[in-house]
Amino acid sequence: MPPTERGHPSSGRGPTSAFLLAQLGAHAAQVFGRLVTEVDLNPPQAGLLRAVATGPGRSQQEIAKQLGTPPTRLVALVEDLDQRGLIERTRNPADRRLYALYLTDVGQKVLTTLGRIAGQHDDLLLAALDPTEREQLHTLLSRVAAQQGLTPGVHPGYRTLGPPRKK
Amino acid sequence: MPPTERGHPSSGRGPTSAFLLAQLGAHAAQVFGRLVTEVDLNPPQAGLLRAVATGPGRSQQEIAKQLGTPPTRLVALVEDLDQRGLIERTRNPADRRLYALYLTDVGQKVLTTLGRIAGQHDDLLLAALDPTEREQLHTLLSRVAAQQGLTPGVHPGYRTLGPPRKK
DNA sequence: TATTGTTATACTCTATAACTATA
DNA sequence: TATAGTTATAGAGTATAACAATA
Repeated sequence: MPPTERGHPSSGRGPTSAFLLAQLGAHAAQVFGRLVTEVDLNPPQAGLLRAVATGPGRSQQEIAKQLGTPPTRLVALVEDLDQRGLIERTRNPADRRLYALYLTDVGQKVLTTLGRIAGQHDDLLLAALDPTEREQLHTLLSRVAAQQGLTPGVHPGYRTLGPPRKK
Repeated sequence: MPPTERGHPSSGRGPTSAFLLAQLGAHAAQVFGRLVTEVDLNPPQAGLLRAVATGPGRSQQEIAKQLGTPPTRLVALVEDLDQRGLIERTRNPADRRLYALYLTDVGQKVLTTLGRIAGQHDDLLLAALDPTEREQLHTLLSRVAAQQGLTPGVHPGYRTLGPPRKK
């Protein structure tokens, strides 16, 4: 049996953990996209709702910075959530250029539902693991995420990418 | 201290494992996208190269089916890899509608480099974990991926999604 | 008539730049 | 002149439908 060409966990074949993460991550995102249709949101809208909740009263600029996205991208999202009564934007009287974003009562309810959906998401995805193993996995993933400098609760889908890749 | 609203690994706050998977997965994909620029490929091209390698001589239809993508999407990718001398397509003399795709020698070399890059990718992402923990993580992820029915080596980015989501 | 690969077209998503209104 | 939010525009990516060649 010839030596394997790279150091790998199973010291044999199969995908690397990094590939499994990418694969499972895309899968998880797709499943989540299906689940959130229950509250008639898409993933970016759900993320924005959470961002508003984590720091009520902030401006769109501040939220954009937290999410790592160009502020222009928020405009349509904010407007949509506003029209549907999930968030509220009030002009700051001191500086009338700024909006301050808050969750409405309906928005709060939807956020609670999102929490339940997150639990459902977890159960769907981790059906292969028993409680002890789930705990192990959660610990490992948390540590990896922290070391990689990922902002808790913020999906990299918001993060602006580098220069466009070559054709 | 009030009870938490959903069953969660850490039985307290913080993101679910499913969210961590989505977050880390998107991050991993971004990092991979950066790494493969070394061989002047983008992730879909790298995936196609691997797909061709796993079953040489197949038609574009067959590969499209494996990847779960519309065959039209392969046209541009195949053409690009062909023009750059990484793959070769020969008309099947028995049925001249079909192409049979093969890796060239150059393509083989690039594939080998991709293997090295995959190892590098793993090391970058799992810097937080020691060898034992990496092994644990790999085992857990493999089991979850298998239970979720994910095709080994095929990134869901190829998989055709459902109907477009509501605006 | 059915199938392989191709081309044409449309749509979604997102980034950049130009604009307005306030300061 | 600078900043918050908006609008306009352009580009990447991908899906669907129509097409040509071959069977």
